[in-house]
Amino acid sequence: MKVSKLQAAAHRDAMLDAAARLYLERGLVGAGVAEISAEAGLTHGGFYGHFASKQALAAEACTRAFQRSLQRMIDEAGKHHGDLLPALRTYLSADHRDGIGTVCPAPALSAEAARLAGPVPEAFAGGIAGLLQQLAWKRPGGADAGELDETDKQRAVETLATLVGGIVLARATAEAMPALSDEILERLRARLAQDWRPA
Amino acid sequence: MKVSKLQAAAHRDAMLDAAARLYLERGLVGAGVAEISAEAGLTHGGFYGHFASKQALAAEACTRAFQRSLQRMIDEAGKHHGDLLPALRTYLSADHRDGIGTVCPAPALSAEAARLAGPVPEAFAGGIAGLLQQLAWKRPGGADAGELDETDKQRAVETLATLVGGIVLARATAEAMPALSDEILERLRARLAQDWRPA
DNA sequence: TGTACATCAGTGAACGCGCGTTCACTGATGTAC
DNA sequence: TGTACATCAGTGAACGCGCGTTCACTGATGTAC
Repeated sequence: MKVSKLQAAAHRDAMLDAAARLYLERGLVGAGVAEISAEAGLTHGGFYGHFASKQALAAEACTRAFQRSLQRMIDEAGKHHGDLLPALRTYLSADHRDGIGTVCPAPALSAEAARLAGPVPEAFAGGIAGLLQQLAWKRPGGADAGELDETDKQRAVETLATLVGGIVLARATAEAMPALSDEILERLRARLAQDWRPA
Repeated sequence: MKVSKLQAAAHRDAMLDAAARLYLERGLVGAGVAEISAEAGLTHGGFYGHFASKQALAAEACTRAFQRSLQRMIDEAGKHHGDLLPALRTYLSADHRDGIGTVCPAPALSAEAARLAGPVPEAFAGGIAGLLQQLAWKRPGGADAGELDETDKQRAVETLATLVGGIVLARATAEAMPALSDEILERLRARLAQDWRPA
């Protein structure tokens, strides 16, 4: 049956939320259109009224997930006088590894996205560029860069690689070697604490 | 038709090689049993005479791919008086990002493996632990550690996270933002050159 | 060494299943009068 | 404001397809004599 335009927009939004959650949990291939629709409280038949294809949904859902992950970092830095380090420690926490709370698409879905063509890898390139921008504008100690210099850009890339590589490695070892998984996170938190120590 | 035991062993080996290559290219879900069998010059019907399941094949193929990636590092270090840095630079090269030459399973398949249970994540934990061991035993300048100290272990974890995170990020941005992808690799090579500079 | 035959590696058709996508239909919405 | 009706968001069955896995069969291997 038809539904008000406001309701329809809410349905579309619920699909995006469900998609973001399920994709991050199970991968882009692992979560299907029917399951995502059901999670949003709908049947799969109406799907193509909202999205052109599964890939179009995936791209939008990933963009949203990147924005949330980025926003979470900004918010957490805001709570610490602009200091980014606490947010970086949260990123490299056991909770983030275990999928509790806001989860970043970069370590979870980048490898899968890189094998696709079209809107999904576009969304990932944009999301990663956005994260790098945000990291670059923050300086150790809580100050914002007035203008980006080489050091800011270099530190941003090093930090993001450590974050993403760290979560990837910690997740891959979490079940079979939990002590190693914890050790990886702890050592990388220590490294970032050093890299982000005020001069 | 039946085939000699030697031939059968060669077929099994060819299946593992084909599986390793196709999994690294297309992901564990993206490469099917029939396609892998065909790539090895066989039909898919005989598959379960060699492997208990697709996951069993995947676990063995990933273990093999980890060993090859590790061996490649050892070989390249051997060509430079034990210095690991050239091998690390190769790992963070455009060729490795683009899948040319020996490809490491860690950045390509870890996220997918982490969502599974059973032999595949076991293989990944073992593969990652092996890489960390190898990195820890090497010291900047080409010397081997007689006994591992904290610094060796810390540097190993930092380095592997940078390698894996770097390839993941470079691949995710390669199509849509090739300049950024190259910049990521270049900056991380510079970082590792610093971390592995002889004291 | 030669022969007869049990073994078993590999073949190809078939299975059940879940996927992304399509479509005829339903009935509440929202507009034209 | 009230009514008649065109619109269209959502439903659920159906589609073609590829997947992992199974199985009856084939015929070369390799062993027992």
